[in-house]
Amino acid sequence: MLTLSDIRAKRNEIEAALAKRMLEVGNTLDNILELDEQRRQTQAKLDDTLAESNRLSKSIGQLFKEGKRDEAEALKAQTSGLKERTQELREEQSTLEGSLEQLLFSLPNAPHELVPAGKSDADNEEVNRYGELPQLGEGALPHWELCQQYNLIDFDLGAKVTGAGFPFYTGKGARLQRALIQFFLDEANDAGYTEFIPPFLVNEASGIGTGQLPDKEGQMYHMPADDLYLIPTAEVPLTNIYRDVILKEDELPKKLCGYTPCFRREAGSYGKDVRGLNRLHQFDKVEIVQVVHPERSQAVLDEMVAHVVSLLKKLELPFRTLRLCGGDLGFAAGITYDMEVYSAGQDRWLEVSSISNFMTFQANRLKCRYKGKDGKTQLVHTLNGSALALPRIVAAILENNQDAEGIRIPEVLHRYTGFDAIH
RNA sequence: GGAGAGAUGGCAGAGUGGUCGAUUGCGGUGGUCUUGAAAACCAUUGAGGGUAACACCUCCGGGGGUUCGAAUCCCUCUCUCUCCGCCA
Repeated sequence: MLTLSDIRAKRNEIEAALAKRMLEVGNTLDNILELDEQRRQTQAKLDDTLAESNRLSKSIGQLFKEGKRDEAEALKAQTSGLKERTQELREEQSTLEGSLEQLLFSLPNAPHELVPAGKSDADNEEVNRYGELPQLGEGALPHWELCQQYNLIDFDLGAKVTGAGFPFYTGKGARLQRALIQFFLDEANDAGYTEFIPPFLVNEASGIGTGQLPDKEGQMYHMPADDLYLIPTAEVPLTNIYRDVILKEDELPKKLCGYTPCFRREAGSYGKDVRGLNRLHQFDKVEIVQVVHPERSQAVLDEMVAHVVSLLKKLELPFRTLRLCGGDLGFAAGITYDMEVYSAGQDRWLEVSSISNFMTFQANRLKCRYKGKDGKTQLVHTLNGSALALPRIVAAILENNQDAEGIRIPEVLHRYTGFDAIH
């Protein structure tokens, strides 16, 4: 969430930045400032009352020590009323803090200056494009038909055993999946990211830390018996490693990566968007995460984009890079680049990676800070990106590399798959 | 699942009702000494709120209670460890 100190110091800039999300937050900001003012006044009154009762208590203790019981009893009488007043002020304070927190939780991150204004994906800015769009011959198929034809992925079986959106990968389909995971992890390791295998279930505090809760409650699978959530991305467990942590400045940056399955309820999705591998309830992804010095975060964002670009090039997939407009930006993100690959069998661009700089938004919730050389603690910046999400990569590989003979596997994967084509 | 023990500052570990935000050791930082380093010695070293700066307030796993006063007593939750059971 946005920090109170930023809202106090830069109210107008924040209002203008959030306007790029097509949000009108002037009133909310004023309410926050008003509540904050009240909070501080109440706190001051409470502090005075507590100071008074601390003083009396100390005197009473001293008198008892000196054996002056009568004087002590007399002082005790003076403390009556202080307790009630403390209680009242505490309640008032916690009400104010509750309202304040609710308002702060309701505000998404303020978009970075590079982010264009806009209300939907139609307003996203294409910043880069790479590769030739493949020209497929007659009879080219979408991946879900290729999956069936070559026995790679069984969607019906998944629907039978679990439900729609939970496919079975079989034979070379499963092998290809494992090869891609291995390839992505090796690449991330080469780029200096430390590999983790995190838990796939997280608690509520972690969901709040990275911003999935309370805003997107319905998007995660919840296990009520244990009050745990299935992770929608490795970002949640990986970033929460640094919840309530104060790092030394020279420990930055922290670079981590991890492969996990990801679980998403995807309530409200429908139609051709969810066909085949396009949108699943369970899918595999390798995620990269960085925790960095605030001054470095934009450079690191570029570095992470470059990493993903190199993966797509090695996989020989045509892609484009989009800078998301305000309206398409995720709740916690300050700036996001989406990478889309072209999938020829469907003639569609498919999002395979989303790389974001959250600036202090997550750090503020996580209470992740670093201690500078000057001894001051400041919030870090956090970033993450998919590197990469598997299903749509698989879709594009299958569709783009098909011909009458079968499906060609990109060369870089051969050492992982053990085969160079699917017939 | 059953029984027991525990949770204190970066770590270790004191503290069982009254200047305790907390003894001490290690670690960190700065300094003295040294050609340099080590050792030794000295000083310093938690977080948050609040203030122009002080003052002041809060925090000893979370929440609640008793008391003039709680790290210390009571209730409750969470987590950790040990033993038993079950089990990949």
